[in-house]
Amino acid sequence: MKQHGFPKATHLKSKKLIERLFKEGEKVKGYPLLAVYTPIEPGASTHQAGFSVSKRKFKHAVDRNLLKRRMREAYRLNKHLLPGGEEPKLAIMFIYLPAKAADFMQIEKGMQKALTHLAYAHKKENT
RNA sequence: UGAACAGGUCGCCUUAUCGCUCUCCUCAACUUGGUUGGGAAGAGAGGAAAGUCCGGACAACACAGGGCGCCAGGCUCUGUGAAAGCAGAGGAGGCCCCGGGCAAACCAGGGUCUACAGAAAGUGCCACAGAAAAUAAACUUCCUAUGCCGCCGCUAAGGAGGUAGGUAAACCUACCUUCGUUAAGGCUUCGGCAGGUAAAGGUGAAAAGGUGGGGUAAGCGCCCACCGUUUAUAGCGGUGACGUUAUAAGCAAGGUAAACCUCCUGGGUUGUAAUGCCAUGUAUACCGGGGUAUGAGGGUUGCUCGCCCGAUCCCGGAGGGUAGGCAGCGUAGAUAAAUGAUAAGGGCCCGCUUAGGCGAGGUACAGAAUCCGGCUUACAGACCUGUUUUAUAA
Repeated sequence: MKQHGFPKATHLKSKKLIERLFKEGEKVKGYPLLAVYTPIEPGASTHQAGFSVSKRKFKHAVDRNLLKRRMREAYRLNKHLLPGGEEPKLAIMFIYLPAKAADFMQIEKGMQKALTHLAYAHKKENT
């Protein structure tokens, strides 16, 4: 398996799961991002990730697409920070917070921070 | 060569690394079809993909009929197109410039613009300024013919003409001539009231035709001439919009229909969140209330009448379940939505600079969501064509 791949199966797509995520998910901050996560029901084979940018803060579709692409790229290159192994897999939604577009460096930094925090919190919960 | 305007075309590129979506081929694992993973090849945002404003394709539901509503279009001819629309040539009108004219809602020429049916069916609105913003009326000014009152005078007052002066005119003053009138009544001056007038009021985008003359107490298209203009009828020219001439009746109906509206023409309704299929789960159960073959309820284009079907239906409480996939859907094609990220280099533009060069400089507007054809709007920069114009060089 490719180390940095991001195939379709690891996209967060189920409407039901997303609804549940926003309802009971835990929050971890890594400015300029906010990660909301929750364990998936047992049986899932991978983590699932989704990305969101507010339509109110960015009016044009072009800007939203750019930020989502940058977030996705940052997740793809840094997802090895997440816990692997046998623990239950996670559904994570990354939300872009500020009203101004950030460059890739800032977003990657925030992503690393969020993933590290997330892994630590997740480990603690399980032990 | 520069600038402005109009029309058209294009609207960043290369390499490396790591990735994404689809098609197809291949290998491996599990295997009934197939699923998962690795690898190779190919394809992968726009001129506007946008706004969702029109027209169609496609789909579903309809398709006895009447009425109301809703939407779109609105000068003529020709070409093009499935239509919407677009293009060319014209007609009419608005605005601007220049000339003619004392002037005008005047005439001739040029440029430019027009969602260009109707403002003479009705309603609404028209800031500021202005007396007044549209039926008119009031105010200021003008008049005192007509009616009334008061006052003055009759040695008249006053009107008309002449002369002189201020001052050329208007106007005023003085003088001369002439007209004019005498008390139960008459005349006249001044003032007031009633009355007449919309002509004058310079503001405004717009003020109810213009000029000259007659007429009038003063005025008014009240009357006349010329000019302009509206409607109707007829003739002539033009495929036509329309133009032009004559006659008759007029001189108002200022703007706004991209306010409602009226007229004409066209349009079944709803839009891919349509719609069809598969899978999954179900409760025609329970409690309370109500309606019902004297027709509940449903269907019928947005509403209504009408028409058709027709025995269960509606409201509240408590509770149960689904919300997944495929087709629709495309040699881009998803469904929390691919077409990217990073690094290096190069174009182009900008700024600085001695030529070389330098720079944390700029590189727009903006991302498919069923598909086509239009319209509108946004846009750094580059190129081409045409017109106008200025300067420089040869």
